[in-house]
Amino acid sequence: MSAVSRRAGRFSAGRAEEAQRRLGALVEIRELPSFPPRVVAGVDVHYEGSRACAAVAFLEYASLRELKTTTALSYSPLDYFPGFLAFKEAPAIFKALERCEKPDVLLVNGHGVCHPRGCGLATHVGVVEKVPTIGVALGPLAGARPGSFAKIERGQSSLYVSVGNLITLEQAEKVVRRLLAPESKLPLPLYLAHRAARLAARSRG
DNA sequence: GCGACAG
DNA sequence: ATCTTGTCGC
Repeated sequence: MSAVSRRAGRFSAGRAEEAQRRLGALVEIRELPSFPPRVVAGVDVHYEGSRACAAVAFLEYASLRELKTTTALSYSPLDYFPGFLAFKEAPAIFKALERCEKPDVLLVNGHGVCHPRGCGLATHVGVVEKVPTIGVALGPLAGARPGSFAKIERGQSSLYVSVGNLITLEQAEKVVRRLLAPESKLPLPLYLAHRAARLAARSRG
């Protein structure tokens, strides 16, 4: 890794793995208190150089009506390392989540418990924020625990759905299937969050 | 040296 | 993820 192109900072893989095992042990796999959920949201982060912009897009589950979007500009602290996405994206996500109410369930662009240490980005966010989360990724992660995800085949691509926190895999898959949109590989809330984060990073950067 | 593993 | 036009394939 070249010192100029990779911002590793004080990142220590050993300490990060320990944190992931600690958070992963706190995951609670259980049914949502109320199903189907009323309000769902998706969160995504867009990067412009060293700046980061997180967006949370809210939808009414029954109607798929867009409710609102919350964004937050922040600083991108770290490059991406496989297995450690949360240490790059979670800080920006936390800042955006501070600015809005919690949805009944939050979709996150990344894996949940389908992760070598049972703590992908969706789990990291769900455990820290104590909010139900679903991990949605376009590809598998090497070393992930077998049987910890549902694979949704979608023509060219596939979706890997896993529990983030406070939901069951069965409910997570139902929610994702309901939110699939023809205009995007990702479910609607993540598609909207993705677009909102990019727009906000450009207009408010 | 080759291969590769969310975003 | 991001750099970025045309191009191959259904």
